[in-house]
Amino acid sequence: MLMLNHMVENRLDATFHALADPTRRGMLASLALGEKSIGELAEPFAMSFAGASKHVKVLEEAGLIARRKAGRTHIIRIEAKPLEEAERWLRQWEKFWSGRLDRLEALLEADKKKENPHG
Amino acid sequence: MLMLNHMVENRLDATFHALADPTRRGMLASLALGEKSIGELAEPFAMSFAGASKHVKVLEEAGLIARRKAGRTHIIRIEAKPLEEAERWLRQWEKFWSGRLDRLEALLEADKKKENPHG
DNA sequence: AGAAAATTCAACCTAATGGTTGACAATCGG
DNA sequence: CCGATTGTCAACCATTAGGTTGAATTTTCT
Repeated sequence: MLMLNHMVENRLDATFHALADPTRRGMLASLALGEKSIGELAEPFAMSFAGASKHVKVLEEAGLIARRKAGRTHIIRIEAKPLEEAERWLRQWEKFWSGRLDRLEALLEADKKKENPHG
Repeated sequence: MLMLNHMVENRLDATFHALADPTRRGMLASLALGEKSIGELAEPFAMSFAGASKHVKVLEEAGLIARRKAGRTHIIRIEAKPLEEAERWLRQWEKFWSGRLDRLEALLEADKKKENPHG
């Protein structure tokens, strides 16, 4: 099947996808300490420059980092708004892991925030 | 030299990967209303049984659902502990999206994670 | 000007994803 | 027993993911 319409239309898709890779989570952790160049981000991972560059691009397309050019180096900073969105989505399930499984409450919550796959 | 923790945090990998797909998030939303069979999970997505079965398997391997057999039907229920873990991971970044970008606080947070013997 | 550095880009590889169909295994209802 | 229902499995297909290398680009240094 041609999956032509598989583009990332959903910010949650992009955010969760970006977070599903330990290298990228590690880069975010590194960026928590301050801005970093691509090379500095690559260094702890024994990975080529180009490889790190791809990971940074994934984070960038998810809106999780922002890039500024200073001479020949690209300086990356964290941009955590999409994380907030993801965290809000996850917090929706608190009643389940806390054991407070009120079905009616779940129903209302799900209706309010349902992602309709048919548009 | 920044030797960040690159250990395999497979649980977060699996959880975030499972959540990165809108069909699977939709299935979780559906399961919030109560237990469902594979067929009932597949139905809103205009997708083959086998396709839905694969998505359920991804959720299962991430520990996000549990399965019980009742005759020929498999009954799926939500199992949200991994979501809690992911939510805790995300909560770590609150200071960033809330604008309270205290670098020292970020550093301490990061140090805590890598169990620095120098405290 | 010319060399080195930081980064991207293009091409390539392999494995994983998301989907299908068709065959098979149970199980339920006549 | 027979046929329909429920689901898995295996094979296949196209696209994406994650990685590499090597060439190209931009900027800095001497």
